[in-house]
Amino acid sequence: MRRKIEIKLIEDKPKRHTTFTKRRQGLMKKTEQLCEISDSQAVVIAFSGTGNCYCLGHPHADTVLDRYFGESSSADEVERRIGDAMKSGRWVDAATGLELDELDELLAELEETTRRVEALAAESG
Amino acid sequence: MRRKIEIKLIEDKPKRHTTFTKRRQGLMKKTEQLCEISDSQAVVIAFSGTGNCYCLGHPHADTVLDRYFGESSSADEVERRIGDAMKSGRWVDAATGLELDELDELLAELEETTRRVEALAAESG
DNA sequence: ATGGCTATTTATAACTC
DNA sequence: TGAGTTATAAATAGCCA
Repeated sequence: MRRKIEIKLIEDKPKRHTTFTKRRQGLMKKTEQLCEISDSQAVVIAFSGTGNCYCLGHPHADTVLDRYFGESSSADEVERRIGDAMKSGRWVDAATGLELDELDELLAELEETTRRVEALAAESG
Repeated sequence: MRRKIEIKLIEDKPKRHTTFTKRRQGLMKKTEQLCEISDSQAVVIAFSGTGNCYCLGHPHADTVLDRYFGESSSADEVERRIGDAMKSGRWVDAATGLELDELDELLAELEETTRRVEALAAESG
């Protein structure tokens, strides 16, 4: 019944999504098992081709992500992250519902902070 | 030779670490396969019990993480992330090598930004 | 779309070097 | 400690309810 398959894009879309669902479930299960069995922490984030987001972390996704960002720090990395975050609209989305002038003010402050970090990184590099 | 095992903490430390290594490799492989076969994006981050960090993403870890944070935005989330980042020493580590007065100045700016975001979040909430 | 059901493939626990 | 080997457990591709 079952055949060996090659790991390459499944052309048939319904089948592709079924496979995504099954394998994603397997991946999440393996992740939990890894953490429980070996006293470790892990997070998995997966976006389906249709844009849905699935996330699992042990003990919590945020715990592992905070630890990751805490450890991978460097001046360049921080500068890049601030820049990317602003470009990606993360701060703008966050400020949804604010008055427009408040939003402008917030963005100006964040831009200034970015410049400041860039300048300091350049001096120290 | 092989026996069925229960998914609970392996008490023997060397054995535990061996299992961590093998299962982590399997998890990374599965993650890549999932992405290639189903047109999806995923990232796995794992910390061993000894504190080592292992990370894999498709197409890149940063790509998936930026997408994740972009989508999960909210005023509270941003406020929480900024606060956590400062507490975790992410900014301080990033600024290693800077003069002390430059560092103080940078931290003051970041603290001010945090307060500003908190204030705006409170007003809009 | 979901949730089983196997026949098979794949991952891996125990072992060895 | 790290890298194979092998027998067995676990995951899953193709089907079907």
